[in-house]
Amino acid sequence: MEQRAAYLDRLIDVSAGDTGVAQALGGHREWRVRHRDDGIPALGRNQESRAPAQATGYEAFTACMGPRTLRRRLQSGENLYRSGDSLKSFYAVRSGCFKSLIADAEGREQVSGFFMGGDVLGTDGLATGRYASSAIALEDSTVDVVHCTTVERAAREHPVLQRRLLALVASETLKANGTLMLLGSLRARERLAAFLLNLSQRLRQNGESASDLRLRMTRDEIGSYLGLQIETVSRLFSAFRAQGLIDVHKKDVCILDFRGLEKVLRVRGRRQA
Amino acid sequence: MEQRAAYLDRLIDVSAGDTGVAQALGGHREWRVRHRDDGIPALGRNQESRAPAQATGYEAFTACMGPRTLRRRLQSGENLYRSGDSLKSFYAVRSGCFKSLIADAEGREQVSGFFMGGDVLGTDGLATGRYASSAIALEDSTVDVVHCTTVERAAREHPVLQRRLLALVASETLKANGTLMLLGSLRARERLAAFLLNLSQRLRQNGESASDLRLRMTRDEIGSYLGLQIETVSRLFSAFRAQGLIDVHKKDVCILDFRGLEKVLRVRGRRQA
DNA sequence: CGATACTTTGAAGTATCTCAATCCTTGTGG
DNA sequence: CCACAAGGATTGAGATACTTCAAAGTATCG
Repeated sequence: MEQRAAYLDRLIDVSAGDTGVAQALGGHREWRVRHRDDGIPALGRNQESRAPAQATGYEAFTACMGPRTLRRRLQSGENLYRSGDSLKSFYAVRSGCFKSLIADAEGREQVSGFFMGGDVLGTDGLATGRYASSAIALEDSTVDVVHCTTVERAAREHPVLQRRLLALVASETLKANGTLMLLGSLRARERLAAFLLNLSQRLRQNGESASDLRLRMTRDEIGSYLGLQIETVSRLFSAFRAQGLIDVHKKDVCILDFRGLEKVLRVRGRRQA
Repeated sequence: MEQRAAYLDRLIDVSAGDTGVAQALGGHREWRVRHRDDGIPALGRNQESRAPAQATGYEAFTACMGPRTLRRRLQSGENLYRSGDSLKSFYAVRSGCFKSLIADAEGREQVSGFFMGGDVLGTDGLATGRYASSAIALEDSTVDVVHCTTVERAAREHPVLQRRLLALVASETLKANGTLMLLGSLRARERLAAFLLNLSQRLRQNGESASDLRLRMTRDEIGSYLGLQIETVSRLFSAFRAQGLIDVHKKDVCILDFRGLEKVLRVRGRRQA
């Protein structure tokens, strides 16, 4: 499941004329890129499917990486980092899947996100210099490790990278806000529908099937993420199957009716505002 | 309610030796500062009460501001910016109070946060170049306007500022994650208790009373933020009063029993994990 | 002073949780 | 190969926290 490696072949042309933060950050503008010839093998597909407006800033990291990028393999269940560890590196998920956990003062834990190929982990450590969440592999996984001083240096030297970095960090807020919306104003069935559609979309962006998903997380973890009990999640899976929206066998989910799932989101919102 | 102006008199000494991102970002290190003598009047108290570890990065902005900083006044209900507007500036709240609104594809809106003196608004625009949320004044308010090119330039020239900026943007994620925790694993009474305690703490950091709060937002807005109906919020206020935890008269809340409120958070969490 | 917006309280409904039992899958050791 | 344990998933039945609907109270403002 090696993916997104096409970005390794790219380096943003830092000599591009740049004047305003807003313009450059938008990603709406075409970046002038040049081929990178530093010995990094061109793994993976050469897909251009990822929409620029949706870019997570992954490129900003791969662009910083030297020819001998540190790579780390993790087994399922292994911690990539723990909440409270001091920030040393950022991690670009290369293969596999992670969950991030946050905890409150009383020790309650909650899944705050799932990270798959192309996602970047660790940026929340920038706020205080210590990671605010823990990242745990949900299956055997690989990450590219980028030391934060490397990023720091690259960002300082190349304004464009600085912007990409800021965009990346800010996009974490956006993601969190999306989840916030999920928890704050959707009911259980809407949350699960949104979750499945989101997952499907991200897999498609990674060049995988949008309809046949293999869930890497347990029902419990889905429930924690969606603010629901495990039984509720299970019941909803069954209900969706009964309605012909999906097909489920344990962790294998097949989306049969995209329109129907989207309709779950449209029909009957909790608050009418 | 002019506050936090003490920061205007400070400018981070950019010549300070800086080597690692982690160290500098933490805010745990003492910053070498020098007095700024550029004609900015020293308004407000000279309080040093804000804990360094809690710093939101407000200083990073005030430090970028030139002697003739643009200031903007807003009336209650006025939009500071709207979701979709292209990012032009960041805003440091000087006086007053704001709410931020996010909306999903179906048009459902939700309050995603409240911003008071010392908070910075607009950073979520960094992700795409357009604000992802709307900011609306809850009372007559004043903000310092910092054009993003100004910040960009300052960050590029002064590595320390760059870090502070990154820390600020990342801290938005932390805030959102906190809210996420609230919505995902706390029950209604716990959410309101957490909300009140958080508000109290922030007011204290601004040098205001920690026990006598004047809520700037309506029950509806609190409900939207906490993922609750307005009636539930109202009932909980009444319940807290009946228990002697607080005193409420409309928007005036007096916290009578901090220990009791904190106990609401400790006792009986929803999930035992 | 009436209109409007916000708040409070009650009563009934229901979505979701909680408790409990069963089932399935996988791995382990006899 | 089978028995058994352990972790996860499913399903049912009852409890309840929160919503929804409804009505009335109270500020605020032109």
